[in-house]
Amino acid sequence: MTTRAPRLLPDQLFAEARERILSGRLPADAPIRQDALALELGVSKIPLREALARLESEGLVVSHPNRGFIVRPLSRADAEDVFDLRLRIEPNACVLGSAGANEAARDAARAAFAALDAALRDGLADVGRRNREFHLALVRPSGRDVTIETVDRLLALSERYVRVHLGEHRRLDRASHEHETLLQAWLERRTETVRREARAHIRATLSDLRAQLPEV
Amino acid sequence: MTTRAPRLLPDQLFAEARERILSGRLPADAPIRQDALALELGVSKIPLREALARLESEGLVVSHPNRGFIVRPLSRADAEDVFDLRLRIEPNACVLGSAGANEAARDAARAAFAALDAALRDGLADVGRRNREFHLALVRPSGRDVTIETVDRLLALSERYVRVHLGEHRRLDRASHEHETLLQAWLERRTETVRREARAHIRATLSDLRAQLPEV
DNA sequence: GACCTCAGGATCGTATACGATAATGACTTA
DNA sequence: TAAGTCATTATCGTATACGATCCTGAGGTC
Repeated sequence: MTTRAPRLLPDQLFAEARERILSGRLPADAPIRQDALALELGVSKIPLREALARLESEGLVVSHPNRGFIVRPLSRADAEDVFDLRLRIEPNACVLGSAGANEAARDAARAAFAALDAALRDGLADVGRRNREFHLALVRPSGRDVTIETVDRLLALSERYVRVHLGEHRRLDRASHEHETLLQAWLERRTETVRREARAHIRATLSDLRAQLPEV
Repeated sequence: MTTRAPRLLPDQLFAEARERILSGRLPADAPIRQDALALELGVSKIPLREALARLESEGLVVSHPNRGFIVRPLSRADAEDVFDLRLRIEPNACVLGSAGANEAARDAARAAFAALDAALRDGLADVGRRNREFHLALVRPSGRDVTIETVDRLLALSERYVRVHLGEHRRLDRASHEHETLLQAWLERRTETVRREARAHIRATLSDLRAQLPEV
């Protein structure tokens, strides 16, 4: 490590650990060995622990005193909670984003959709990340920072359930048409359609999830 | 420091720094000197930085690479954002809390109200903290962890505006009757009344705030 | 006189090293 | 044989120390 870009390191580690959790490479309930992970990533524990602290307040890991961090377990109750919150926040946030989007933001939304679509077509591994990027692209132009961060967190939490219980590709293939409809309405600033389609999209995902999780 | 309660230290520091921000002892836009603050608190920088990292993802501080952390500035746009989110989440969360509360939780809610009331009567300094505790006591019995954490964060963010622009005591004195009405309905599980009163309470606070913040 | 350049100082950000705690397995004993 | 106790080991959590970066003010130059 020649020269470390300072203060980007915790952010990088945060992103890396987050992707590992969302992709399942750090499975639920798995303990996180700080020394081993730090060694593997070629850094020390201090910036890693900062990243883990952030992940904890994002709800992706939990910490037990003197027992370290573990990947937050999945539960049906949490899934219902997360999707309920998304339904209360995200449709309106998309509407605000649609209203506030300038041409650059609209291009970004189109690009995010195209990237997600391409990933689905080519069977790439990072469809989940691109799916989050697409949804965030619809919200970002709202300029509402707290809303954006909240949606970001909720998208991350919900993605784990989609991946584990539905399989990203299967679900997102089904969702592709919903995404296209939503994007079109968003680009045309059809307020009520955006709200309705966003709501329907989230509900459809939750419905699929419930069918797969009848137990508990 | 004889023996440090391990892994409680970052949590303590997080709570302490949060209170300092919410109470205004660390004013908005103020840079946070890590060495000085760590020295004053009698700890090193590592646990303090973990606490600051958590505060950043809570939205109370922001970090600039190699320039450290500063207390997040207040803006009218953020205030509107925070209260809009509260309106979308908190009323329903109170309803769920009311439905799920056992006798212990109901006692806790009564106690939190009494503590807030006493603080208002005696002119204590921590009315803000007790106000948050009261509102959280109505939500906690819902058992919805993600919702609880989200409401907790939103309450912290909103309290700064109330304190700075309205003055805690003035606003909370006015709110005392609203709190009592809300608590009664909550205890009696009058679902729609809880929802309506919670919404009205949040709207009233926002309305006061808007009157004080016509500029920008 | 205004702007640029450059030391000096302070602060941040990270790696290394150390003490403390909890999990694991062997051993003893009833 | 099963349960309890103790030592061992691995892991966590924090303090100290060091290098890198950025702000501040003085000096020089156009």
